[in-house]
Amino acid sequence: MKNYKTKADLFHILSHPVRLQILDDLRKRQACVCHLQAVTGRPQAYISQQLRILRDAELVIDEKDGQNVFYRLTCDLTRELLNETMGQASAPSHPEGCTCPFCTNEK
Amino acid sequence: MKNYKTKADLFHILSHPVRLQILDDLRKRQACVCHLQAVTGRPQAYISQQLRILRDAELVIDEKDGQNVFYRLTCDLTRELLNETMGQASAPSHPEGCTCPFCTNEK
DNA sequence: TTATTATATATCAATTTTTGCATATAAGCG
DNA sequence: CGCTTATATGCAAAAATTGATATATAATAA
Repeated sequence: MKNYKTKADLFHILSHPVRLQILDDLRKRQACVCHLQAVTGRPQAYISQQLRILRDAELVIDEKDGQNVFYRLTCDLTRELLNETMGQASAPSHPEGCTCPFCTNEK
Repeated sequence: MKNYKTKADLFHILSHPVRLQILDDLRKRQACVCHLQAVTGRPQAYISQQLRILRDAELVIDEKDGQNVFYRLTCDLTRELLNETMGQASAPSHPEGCTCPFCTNEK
């Protein structure tokens, strides 16, 4: 059945620890790549690749602002699935080593 | 983070069309292997393989009854995730070619 | 202004690991 | 024995991961 394939594809996107961590962070607030890099402790290229997958699946949307690119969640379904499995979102994070506007201004 | 891995693993189990179809059917009512075989149109060995994965992940539980083995959903989380993504469950199915008690008695 | 350097992000290529699915076979029950 | 279910094995296809490199914007020096 075609429908199961579509749903399975969605779950497949979610079936990855780092993507899940990225989405978990994004549901708190939009974030740039370097922020997500600091949050996850993964190399930049790796994050960009995961973001591409999320972007292609239309789970996130990107917006350029100066030299940063900010990502945020696209739809509510993702948010609800995260709530269902991981509970409510916590407060925005300020990881060590992130130089994004949010992290520098709020510290 | 260990936690994301655990959640990702759950999503991973769900990220497969046939497993999803099996779970979708099981949320209507418990079912034996031959029933799921008829519902999905897949060979028996294949269904057994997928059921094993679902069993190992503790998403379903099996109970032997004569020469049949009936499977049902273990937990509510699965049910809720299915509701979230695919809507409410429909009425139990009676696929062509299934000779299980439910299908023969109710037809 | 132009040239240069730094920073942020994206893409490409190569390799290893995992998955999907079929076939064959075994085991348990009536 | 016949029927239902489970397991083992093999292999092609797909995905994960890593490293190298490309692009774009901003900052700074000449």
